Amino acid sequence: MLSQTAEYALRTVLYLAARQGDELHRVSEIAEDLDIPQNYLSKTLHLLARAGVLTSSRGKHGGFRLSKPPSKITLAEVVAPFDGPTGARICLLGRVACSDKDPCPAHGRWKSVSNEVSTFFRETKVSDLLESPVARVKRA
Amino acid sequence: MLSQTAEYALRTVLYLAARQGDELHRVSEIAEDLDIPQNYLSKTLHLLARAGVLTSSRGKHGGFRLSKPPSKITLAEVVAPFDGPTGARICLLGRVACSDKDPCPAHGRWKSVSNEVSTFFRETKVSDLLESPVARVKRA
DNA sequence: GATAAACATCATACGACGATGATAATTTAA
DNA sequence: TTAAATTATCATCGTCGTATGATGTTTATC
Repeated sequence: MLSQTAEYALRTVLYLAARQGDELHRVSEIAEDLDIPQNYLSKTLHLLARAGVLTSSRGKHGGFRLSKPPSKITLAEVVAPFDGPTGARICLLGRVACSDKDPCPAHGRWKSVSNEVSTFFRETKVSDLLESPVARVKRA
Repeated sequence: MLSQTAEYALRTVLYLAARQGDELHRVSEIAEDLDIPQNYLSKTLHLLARAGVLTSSRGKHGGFRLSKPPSKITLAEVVAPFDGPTGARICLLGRVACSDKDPCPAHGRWKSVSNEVSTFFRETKVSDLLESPVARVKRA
């Protein structure tokens, strides 16, 4: 469903949100805890910072943190820089013009499903996923 | 949502279903009508035949046709050889073990959305998409 | 300043997907 | 039996996502 990169981004944002202070977290720390390739994550987080989701600090004692509270960050925001507008490409058959007025054969039935997906990403906040009992898992 | 190849497969199946006789249709004809690269479509349809969705005949006057009536073919069947079990990879965060008993942070909220997607592919029949646009959709 | 720690960036590589072109294999029909 | 039409298959290619390693740039501390 999500690209590998978007999944890395989302997992990192949840990781930071669960440690909610304003402290900076090093890429090396995040990469190790979440088992993600460090250099690749570095590039990914840089893009997330450019997108306004994270704030980065360079130099010794640098790192990344959320740029705003988890209740103000939607999943769509986190994922968009990598996967584009998730679920927004409505037409299942790839037609460029596919609308209620000019529908493809799948339009009527697919539309409602597609809408639910995009609504999920657009309306779910990072904070909504924190209440979960098992937010933090350290892997072996 | 679907890979390009899966989309080709689905469009071809709908094309054949709309011309529902038992007549064979040449790849060259389908490729031109649907604007799909011919050689690539050839490989794709071959796989669809191996999957039991189509029947192929070689030689002069050969071609492809559906191997069973459109009401017996689900979208999941058409798409599976290319995209795998659609929507079945439930965990949004890519965890291999993610279940009701051992849920990731997104599990609770993502599960219902994910289920709707996979249900759509599993239960929608090719024939459901033939009764053109805006037929009644029974969803609540 | 000098050094070390951290993010930023560059170059490269690998595989999968999408695509193209050529050739083989099969069947029909003259 | 030969020719033509058609699917089946093979070889190759370009692009993109993912990943690795090395190098640059910034900052804190001594």
